[in-house]
Amino acid sequence: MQTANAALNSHAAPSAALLRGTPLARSAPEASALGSFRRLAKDEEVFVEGDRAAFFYKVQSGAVRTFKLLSDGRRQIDAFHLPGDIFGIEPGEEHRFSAEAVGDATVISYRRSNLNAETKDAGDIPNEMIPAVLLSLVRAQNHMLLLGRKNAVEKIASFLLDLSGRTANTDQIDLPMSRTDIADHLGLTIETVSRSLTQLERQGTIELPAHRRCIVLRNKPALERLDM
Amino acid sequence: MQTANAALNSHAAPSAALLRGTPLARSAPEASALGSFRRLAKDEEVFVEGDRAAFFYKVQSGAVRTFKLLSDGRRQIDAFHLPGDIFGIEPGEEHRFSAEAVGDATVISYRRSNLNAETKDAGDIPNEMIPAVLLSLVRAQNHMLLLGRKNAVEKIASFLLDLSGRTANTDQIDLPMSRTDIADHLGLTIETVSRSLTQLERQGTIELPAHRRCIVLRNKPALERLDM
DNA sequence: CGATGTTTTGAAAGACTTCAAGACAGGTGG
DNA sequence: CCACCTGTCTTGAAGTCTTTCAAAACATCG
Repeated sequence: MQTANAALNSHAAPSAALLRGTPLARSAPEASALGSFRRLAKDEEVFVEGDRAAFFYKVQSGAVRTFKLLSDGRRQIDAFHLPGDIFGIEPGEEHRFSAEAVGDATVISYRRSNLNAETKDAGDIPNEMIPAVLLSLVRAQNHMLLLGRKNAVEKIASFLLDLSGRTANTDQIDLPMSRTDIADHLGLTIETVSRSLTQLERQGTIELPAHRRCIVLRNKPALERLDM
Repeated sequence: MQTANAALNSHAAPSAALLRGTPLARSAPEASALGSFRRLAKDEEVFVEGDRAAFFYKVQSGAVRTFKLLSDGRRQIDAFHLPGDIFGIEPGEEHRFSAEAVGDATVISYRRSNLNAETKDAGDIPNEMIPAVLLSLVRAQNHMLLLGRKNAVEKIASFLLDLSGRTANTDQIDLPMSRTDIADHLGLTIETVSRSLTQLERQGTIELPAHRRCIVLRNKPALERLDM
């Protein structure tokens, strides 16, 4: 079970500017000064549910998925973390998720205990990390609505819009993750993801080029109507 | 749209002890010193999505539901808040949920701006409120697994165990909420909730007395096996 | 004891999943 | 440069679970 953290050799405190900005602003990747790099191969573990939460992380390149498993292997990916995103902050001593690289990725790890002790509060979460926690919460709350009350096509539409807003300036999305990952994020099966994408393509809302990891948004208003 | 907040006349700062304790500890209801009371009738609104988040709240008696709606009326109840629970804390200026009393209830409202200014951090969330935010996050994350990957009976089992852990010392649960509320919390329909309860009763895992708002847990280990 | 709102149950329909096969892209080696 | 291999993605058909529509049962309360 213990794996990932052993590979870390971080000993520096993170920059105070780590999480500056508006509550929901993502700090830019280049703003991360101190902390140790870690290069991850596709599907490599960063930490496993139950590990001691000695570090938290910021994605520098690639993408990371955090997820929980049921005993029979069913998986729920609570979030994909893109460059600039922070993940692995825990209220308690242990990680309550597992984290893996979606594709090849690099992350910066920060030793939790190295943060200024006096900035710590009752929750044992330093002030600088609170915006990241709040962002997680907002996303989790929106995602509950998606998981509980949207149908397959609506889930896909919301997902594409979210990803588009977080990554692309254009209407072209380069998916870092597989259909299986998308399915486990949206509470669907891989086949339903595929069929929903096909359906959106047939009605001209999106375009699915030959390269399967790419999706072009052809009719954003139509997607937005599905997202309300 | 604007409604609830107008009825408030709070002007006192909340106790510093408002949120003392371990990160996930719920502060006891009686620990809430300052802040103004508000008595709520069944289904009465506390605030509506989009309202200015001038206050946050602590439940003193009864229960409160917070929820989001899709444009066609589909509802996702993200959480039920029981005595001692805090709700309505927002990262931004607006409430991102609506809140209503499940049955008759009383809450204490705290004016957000009255908190010590110097304790505020980048996220505009005072330190004292962080444990409540963290608790919300943990619950939201667990709930995503439930919504995305559990079947109806498993959802009900998890829900009953959660409620049992939060309210009862006995194996008897007095539900504050209707089947409709449960359905909208678990991403099911009222009929499926009812059928799942019946199924659990038939296999002897729970008991459903004539008083429909009461459920007796007859076989907690069986429920826990469904919850893994 | 009847009126009302809630909950349960039944039957049919629908959405999504499962199982299975086929299509395709990208990489490897000839 | 092409054939083949491999992993991923798509599509089809059948099955399952949940929803929808409808009605009956039940508790609560005046």
